[in-house]
Amino acid sequence: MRLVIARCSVDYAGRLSSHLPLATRLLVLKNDGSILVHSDAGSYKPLNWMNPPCTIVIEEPTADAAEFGVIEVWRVQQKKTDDVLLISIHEIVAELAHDLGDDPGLIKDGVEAHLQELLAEQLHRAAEGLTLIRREYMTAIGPVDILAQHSEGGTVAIELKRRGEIDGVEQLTRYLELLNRDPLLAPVRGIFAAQEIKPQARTLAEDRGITCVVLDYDEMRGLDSGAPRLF
Amino acid sequence: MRLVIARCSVDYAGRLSSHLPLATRLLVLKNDGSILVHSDAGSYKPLNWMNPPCTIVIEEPTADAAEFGVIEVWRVQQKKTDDVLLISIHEIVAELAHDLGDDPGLIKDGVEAHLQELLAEQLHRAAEGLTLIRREYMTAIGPVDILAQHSEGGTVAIELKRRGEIDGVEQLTRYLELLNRDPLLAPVRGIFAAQEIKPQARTLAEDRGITCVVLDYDEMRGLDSGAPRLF
DNA sequence: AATTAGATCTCGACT
DNA sequence: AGTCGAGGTCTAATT
Repeated sequence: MRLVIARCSVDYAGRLSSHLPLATRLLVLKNDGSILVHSDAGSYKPLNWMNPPCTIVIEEPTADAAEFGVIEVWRVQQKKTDDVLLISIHEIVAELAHDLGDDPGLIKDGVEAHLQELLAEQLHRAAEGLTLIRREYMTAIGPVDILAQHSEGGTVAIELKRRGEIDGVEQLTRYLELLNRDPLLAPVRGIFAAQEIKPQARTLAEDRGITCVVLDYDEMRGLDSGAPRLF
Repeated sequence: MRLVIARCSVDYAGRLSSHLPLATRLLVLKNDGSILVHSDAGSYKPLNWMNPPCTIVIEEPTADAAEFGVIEVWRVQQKKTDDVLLISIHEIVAELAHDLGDDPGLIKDGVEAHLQELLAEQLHRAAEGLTLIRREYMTAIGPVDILAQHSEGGTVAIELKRRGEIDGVEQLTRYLELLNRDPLLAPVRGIFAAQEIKPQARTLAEDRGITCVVLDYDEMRGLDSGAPRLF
């Protein structure tokens, strides 16, 4: 990895065109050839970047550019597409290089898969009288998150999202249409469960007779783990 | 901005929990207090990070941690939520600090808004015989990208995406249902236009009688640019 | 401030 | 290799 702090302007041409006026920025050159252009504020997204695989070629500036103070042009070319990033270096302020080696990678915990697992164990949070048939119940158009038997007859299909938006309701609607053609399952009711449900999604769901349920992840996890976690 | 290359392990607790085992990584400390943890590969997304506003406190390691070789613990605390990032420093390998100053920011060109503008001027690319009624035609459930009059009677609603996927077809379907109830507009045909249309989206669209059109952005921009036209 | 739709989305899983 | 769904999504525009 090579870190360069430089006064530069940047132009990108590819799926869109963009331009960064002259300013002092951090350039991160990773070992796989990729490059990031960061400013001193804003969050983790760079101002500009190039994804691997790509190649960096250092060019002489044109006469015009040299008159504007450009001392080098870095041409970063994507290998698969014709995306290109041109970095016009006016001054290199500081530099630091070091080989980091491979990274063992991130270990995650606590996303939708976990929520699904918890809800399958705590079906009363979706509705009373449910018994699990199975999670990820396969259909021709994809898996239904949770399918359950209702004690008063019929089946319930649950679509689970962390954040419930309109496309989740559309998805559940498609499943319900399909499942209701199966005489072994029909009638199939729908439940749309999420940690947060957007108003538009709720309106559409209820308009179609789908029940909306807001889930409290901490509460569900609390019942599950017994002990509070350190980290 | 402060750049630190360090052997460290990282723990995050917030909307999820995650852990990064001990390895050498780049730590970027921005002026607004935010921090990024990068490895030497992968694209622009950091392995871990904290968004501003947040505060960094340097703590002494616990006795246990010190035995594992931790010399410092950086506690990065989000100010608004209770997200927290703990960086256990084992060794600082290299360091570089520099004040970058404000960034003038990115200038973009060529995203969906521009594509919509171009298509409104070049409706023949969607179908023959169309006259623009208006862009962003408001309905109760949101704006239709382009509404046009057909010379042989009836109306055409165009949904425009950079990448055409299923939810775009669903969106257009909802608009068509609604618009077709308006006797002044009916019959309303749908056109799904995008720079790229996914096979599933195409299948669903055509199944519903919606025409799919793939747009060539460069070609459309070329006609628009002021260069002399052939016809 | 809250909400919504787009993103050079990125990233992982699965076919 | 392509597709699909989720994201600590992020981000900008609009209400």
